[in-house]
Order: sequence, then structure tokens, then C-alpha cells
Amino acid sequence: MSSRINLDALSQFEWLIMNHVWNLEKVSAREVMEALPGEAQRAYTTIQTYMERLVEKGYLTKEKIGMVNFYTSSVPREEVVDGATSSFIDRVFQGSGSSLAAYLLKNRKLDPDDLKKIKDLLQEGADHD
Amino acid sequence: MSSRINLDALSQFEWLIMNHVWNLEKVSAREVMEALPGEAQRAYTTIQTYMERLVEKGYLTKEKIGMVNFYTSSVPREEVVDGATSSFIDRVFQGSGSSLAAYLLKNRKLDPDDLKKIKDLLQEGADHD
DNA sequence: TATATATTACTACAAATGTAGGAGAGTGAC
DNA sequence: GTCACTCTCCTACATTTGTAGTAATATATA
Repeated sequence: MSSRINLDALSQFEWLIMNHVWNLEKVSAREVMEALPGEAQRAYTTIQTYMERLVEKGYLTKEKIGMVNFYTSSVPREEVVDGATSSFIDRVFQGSGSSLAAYLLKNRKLDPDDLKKIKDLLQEGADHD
Repeated sequence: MSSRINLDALSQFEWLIMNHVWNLEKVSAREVMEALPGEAQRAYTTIQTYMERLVEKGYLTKEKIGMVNFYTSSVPREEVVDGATSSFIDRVFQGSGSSLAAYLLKNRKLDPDDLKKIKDLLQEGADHD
């Protein structure tokens, strides 16, 4: 039983927080709070509550240093992104990853650099086929 | 003020239902219920509750024919997919649609047909640049 | 017509989510 | 040592989501 309890999906706001944790590696509630953009400002204790719940859910690890709790991700971002993307594709594109890809290319105006990057990726793919 | 009340996001299960509504155009709760795959089976009244809530949220329109309520989507699928995708990209790929695109090409094994389609799309795009 | 069945409308309730206040304990400045 | 801060821990409460039962009503059928 190496691994993890069934991770519930993250809510919108939990993503905001987790993104900061992943970006900053090891953070206190206050740091997260200060990093939040204007629309996402919340009371300090609200942030605390979120962090605690993320610990309960198994996403974060808490370590007390002095008087302050610091939190670190206990799940690699890639893994969570992966799960979220699969679930998104199932829900919204009824399981078809290629539909999503097509949708992105058609409807999101990716700028030329992006398109270039994507073409390169496709090249690579083609090469080892 | 032509349009809509701030549509709350759809939950997992609501997507399941909406997908059926969009696919079938005009459905009763029973029809939706029967279309649900095994893992998604729920009591009949549960489906009813979902449909009612979707009406309240502004996603469905209800029309009573005889004794039975029929539901039709009141929002085009494209619009909802669009909103959900933007929000997903914001949350999970921190606003970068091209990251998502790159992720899909790298990590989802799209089959050759899919790749072909995508390349064609890119061609088109390139053509009118 | 009496009975079984299907459907609606209403109600209910637990869990999850969003949001935050208050009590009590450290800590730094005076 | 006392005051002002700050942080944790605990508690609270409204809203949304997941899930479904029940009463009343219409309908089909024996």
C-alpha cells in the first residue's frame, strides 16, 4: 500500500493555492495569502482552512517551524494535472483528447510562437514513428 | 442585457446529463436515466432533481407535454464547452492554452489519425497567415 | 371501476465547499 | 513585565452538491 488515498478533485480555489505551493515549494499560509491576486483575496483564516483541508485530502504536508506552519506539496504537480486533464476530457469532450486538441487549435488563438512550438512537437512525434 | 445569468459551473454529474441533453435534443428524466452508463446509475428522482436544478441554473428549459416534463438545453454546447475550457486552462495550466496543447501532444497518445487531423488544422492556420 | 404503475412536486438530509471569527499562546518592542 | 501583534487551533455557519423518499395525481389495465 505504497500510495495514496483516492484524491478528491481540487476545487477552483484549491487549485489557486496548490499552484502557489508548487511554484514556491514550501510556504506558510501568510505567504500564500499574499501571493493571491486581488479577486482572490480572502481572510487569513480562510486560507488557513483551505491549507488544512488540503492536508486532510493528502495534497499537502505540514511542518511546524517555530510557531509557524509550512506546507509542502505531497503530490507531484504532473500527477494532479494529469488526473484533472483526464477527468476534464471525459466530462467536457466525452473522452476524446483529440477533440480537445482540435478545439484548442481551432478556437484558441495561439500566437505564432506557440504554433511553432506545437509544430516542432508534432515533428518529433512523426520522427520516431 | 441580452444574455444570461452568471452560469455556475457544471458539476461532474451535471455534465453527464447535459451531454445527453445536447446529444438527444429533447429528453425526459426517464430517458436521461436510461441513457446513463452503469457506474452513473442513480435513482429516478435523483435525476429529476438534477434536471430541476439545471433549469434553475439556466441551463435547461422545461416543457410539460401531457404529464411528462421534457427538457431542452437553453445554452449552446459550444458556449459551455468554451467557458469550461477557459476556466480549466486558467486553473490547471495557469492561463496558458498553449501549455495545454503541448501537454496533449506530448502526453496523450493521440493516434495517427488524430495527429493527421491536427496537422491539417495547423496547415490551414499557417495558410492564412 | 378498482388496481397497479409512472410521473411530478415537494421535502429531507448528509457531505463538501466557501468563508471567517474567537480564544489562547508566542514574540518583539518598550 | 506589559502591550500589541501574529499565529495556530477550534468552531461555526451558509450554500451547493449528491442522493433519494413520499404524497398526490394521472394513466393504463384487468
